[in-house]
Amino acid sequence: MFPALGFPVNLSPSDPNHRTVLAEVDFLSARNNSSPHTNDHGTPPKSYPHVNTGLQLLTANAGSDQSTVDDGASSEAEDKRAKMTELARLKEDLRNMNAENQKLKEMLSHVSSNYANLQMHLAAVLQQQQNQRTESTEQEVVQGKLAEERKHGVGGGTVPRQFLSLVPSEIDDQVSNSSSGERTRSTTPPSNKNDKDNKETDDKLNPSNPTTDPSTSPEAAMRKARVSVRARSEAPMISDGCQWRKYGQKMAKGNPCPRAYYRCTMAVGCPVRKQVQRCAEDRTILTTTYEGTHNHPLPPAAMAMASTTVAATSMLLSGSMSSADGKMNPNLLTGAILPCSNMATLSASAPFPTVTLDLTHNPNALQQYQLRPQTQTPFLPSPPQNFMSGPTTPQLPKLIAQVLYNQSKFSGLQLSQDVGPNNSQAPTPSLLQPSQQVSLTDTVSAITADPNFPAALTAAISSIIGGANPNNNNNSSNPNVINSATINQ
DNA sequence: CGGTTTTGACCTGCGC
DNA sequence: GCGCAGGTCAAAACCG
Repeated sequence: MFPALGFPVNLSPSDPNHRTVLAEVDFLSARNNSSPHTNDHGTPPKSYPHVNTGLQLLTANAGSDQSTVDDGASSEAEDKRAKMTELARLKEDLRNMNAENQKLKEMLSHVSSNYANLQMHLAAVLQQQQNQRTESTEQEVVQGKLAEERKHGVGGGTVPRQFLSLVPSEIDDQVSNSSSGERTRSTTPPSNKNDKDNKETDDKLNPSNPTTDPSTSPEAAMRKARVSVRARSEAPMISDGCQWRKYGQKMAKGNPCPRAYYRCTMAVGCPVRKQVQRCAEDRTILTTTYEGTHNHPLPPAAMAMASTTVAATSMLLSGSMSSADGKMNPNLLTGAILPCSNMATLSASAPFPTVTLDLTHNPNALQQYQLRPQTQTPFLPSPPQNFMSGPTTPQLPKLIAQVLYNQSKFSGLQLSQDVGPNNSQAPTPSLLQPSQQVSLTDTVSAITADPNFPAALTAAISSIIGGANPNNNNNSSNPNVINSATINQ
């Protein structure tokens, strides 16, 4: 049940959406605990007074002694009738609740699938835009050269061979091929050989092609930019909702623990990979590094990391675009390290720009989580599930998005405001109108200004951290890391 | 039997 | 050019 909503929502703990709803509702609860509750539609919640009165009645009845034995048979019959009517009403209410519960479940799954579709669509649009940008740049270069040669009276047939050999359709092909193989992989079965071949072909075709340079190609950056998550876990690998296949293991220099390489196997050709390695200093800390963007719909449980990776890579992209020379600006990025938190850091150190999320400490959040929901929600799994394994993970991108959003504000990165905590969609290079951005900013500010927001946020994130770090309840190295990371704007 | 893991070989980029 | 380290491949082994 969700007291905050005023009506029960019976999602089974095994339901992938169960914990998500718990955290969401908890957040709403925290936001609204001093005011009348509203449901998702902003309408007043339905209450079921009969349920309470009925339960009280039954309870009272169960606890009653034999004092009523002396009453007459007629009053007993009346009592029975009243109870029967009450029972009937209770049953009716129960039916209503079940129906509503069912509707809510359907809504939830609908929203989840919509979210997945939107995410895919966003990725596609972004890629398309980037391709168009690259294409137009190439065409401008070609036209510029031609114009220049005409101006200098160079004969009509002396176009450099490079351009001669590239009719527009070929330029198109080259542009699309050079987009890091992700497009190729998304439409054709995966072949790393082909990937390699494509890359080689591109390089041979045009060695100076900027789109093949990982440092300048946004697509390449999208693939190369990484999100690293540090979390305490005894398990060999954190479960993040995706299916992975191990394709390699290596001993890395300076670390006695081997590094394992995994590839996403949820869809054929998904380019997402991850590396898992234990920290040399503290082997309970597991570092998982994600790279790439999923090219397929994700289950709710896997949404978190996907969104986070997209968010991070998009931000890194934005950072690279915001620099004058179009290259990644290390100063800008390294300067973007959270001014108010040590939870997330941005590193532009070679070879790949990486966002590192350190979830190895935050005992307060965990304690809050363990105290509050367990007393309120009988359905709450206890202890929390493994890190990233539960459907609570959609909370993570919200948190991270907020962190990234804060970073973008401090670093001057062009990060779309839809990364705010109210929207777990991946951020995009700013596509919104200024007015939209302002309103989103207001929304974000309003939400984060809410005094209950830190508690709700810490509860949500700690539900994620909890499973990964069953032993860190008393690890109080940094008690307010999330609060400071997300609230101080 | 199909999917996953293991593991040695190979490829690539980088610094010297 | 060479060596090193990181990353990937792919055949064999393993497993349910």
